[in-house]
Amino acid sequence: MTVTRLPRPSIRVTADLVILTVRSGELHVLLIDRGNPPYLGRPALPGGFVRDGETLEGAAYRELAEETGLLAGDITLEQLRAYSEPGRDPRGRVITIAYLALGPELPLPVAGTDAAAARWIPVEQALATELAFDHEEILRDCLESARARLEHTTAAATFCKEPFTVADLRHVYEAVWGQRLDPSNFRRKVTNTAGFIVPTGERRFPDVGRPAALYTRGPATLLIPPLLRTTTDEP
Amino acid sequence: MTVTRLPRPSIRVTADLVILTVRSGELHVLLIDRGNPPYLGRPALPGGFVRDGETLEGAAYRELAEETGLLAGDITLEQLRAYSEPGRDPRGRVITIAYLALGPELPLPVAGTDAAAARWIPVEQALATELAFDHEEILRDCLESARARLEHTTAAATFCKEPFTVADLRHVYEAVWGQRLDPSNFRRKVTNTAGFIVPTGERRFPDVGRPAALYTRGPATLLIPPLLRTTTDEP
DNA sequence: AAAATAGTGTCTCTGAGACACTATTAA
DNA sequence: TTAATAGTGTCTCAGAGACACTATTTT
Repeated sequence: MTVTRLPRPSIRVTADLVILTVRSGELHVLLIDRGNPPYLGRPALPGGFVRDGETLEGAAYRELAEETGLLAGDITLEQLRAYSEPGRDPRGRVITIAYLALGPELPLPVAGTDAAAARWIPVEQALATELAFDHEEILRDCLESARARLEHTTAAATFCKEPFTVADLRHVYEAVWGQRLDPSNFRRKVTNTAGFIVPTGERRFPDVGRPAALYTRGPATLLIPPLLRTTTDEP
Repeated sequence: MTVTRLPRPSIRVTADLVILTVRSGELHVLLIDRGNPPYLGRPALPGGFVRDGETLEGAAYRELAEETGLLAGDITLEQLRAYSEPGRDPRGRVITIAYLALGPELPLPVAGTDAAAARWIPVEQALATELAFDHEEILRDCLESARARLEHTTAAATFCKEPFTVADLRHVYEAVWGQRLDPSNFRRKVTNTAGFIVPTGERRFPDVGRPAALYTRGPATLLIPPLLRTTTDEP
């Protein structure tokens, strides 16, 4: 037997992005308005087809740069999962792999090739909107993944523009989890976790009130023991 | 503007399976010997191309049935992640989505279409072998995922043929984690976690020693609080 | 009785939650 | 001084690890 040839390829693959940030204490997601059919004009997650010779990660970072101008060094994308329902794209068979990014207050989005408009939308509002394709499901899955990630990793700090205060970091948790945290227990937790945050020695002076110590992200990536939400079940 | 047509599809997609089980106290993975080029005769993970009109999950369960005779009701497959390096398959552009399954002592594997031989291999041995494609990387990722899953879910019980004893369940943790656990603390943990295991009222009589109470899997899927390994970091 | 395995009790230490209290700034 | 925000201290409780001890079976 000689070299086996593959049957003619029949599936297209996209990498779609769920880019989350916290703005004014509220969790936002980057959405575009679709500039082409199908779902012309509908809000959707940014993303696009994987090209020949390109990895999924490569495609995801390329889309990220096109939509936001952010480069791979600025932010980390994490693969979430694949969506493969045969009817999910009316143009034909398309499988999508979703990528999750968590960022600090990001530069204003740049309208990309396929995007009539790219903008930050509060996630609650985005979930109440009719999104293109199955993007609502993708967004929900990524949200839950992001929430879980805060429990076990130091990812919350990537939401903060450096330098940041302990309260800034706490506000991230509160925005992502939609839950108030005890300031004093939160401080104890993050300051006792080696490598989570490192003090700069500087302070930030608010309009009123005691100034707060400033920190930068530390080298730790895992939170051991975890910092758990109180109320959640995920199956 | 009318309906946009997609450029000609250029990517093939496979669903590959990492099926784990515990046999004689050791973690095993199901491998096949490839019956076709490339990598003819090399051990590999079972898997195959996704067909038209089929979801990834559908393809994964179809492959599972072909290799082991197990049906969707018998075992749960969980999507892990996608592998997309352009050069990973010499036949052309192939993206693979890996699925993880945890099962009790499974029926002897059935040699499938593409498989010259399917058999259980201890994972340590499998990792020391030259596997086809990038299957070693996939196997390592799935292993770490399985280990982490035991910490936060009741998945370990799916490794046990019902009914099982507390010691049986502990042996699963010990095999998957490669780590001894204190029998008495382990018992306290699993019996105090509501819905993890439910007593049948029956007992099993070993060749020698006190008989052990028998249990079946309970309705809980999450372990709250988690049952953590002592020594592990995962980035 | 001895060997073997199952199962209980208990001590200690860590860390989370609740929350009272102190500190430092601007107005 | 007051308002506002940052930060500390402390009490209690849940749960993990260590490990001594008891229970029930076969030989």
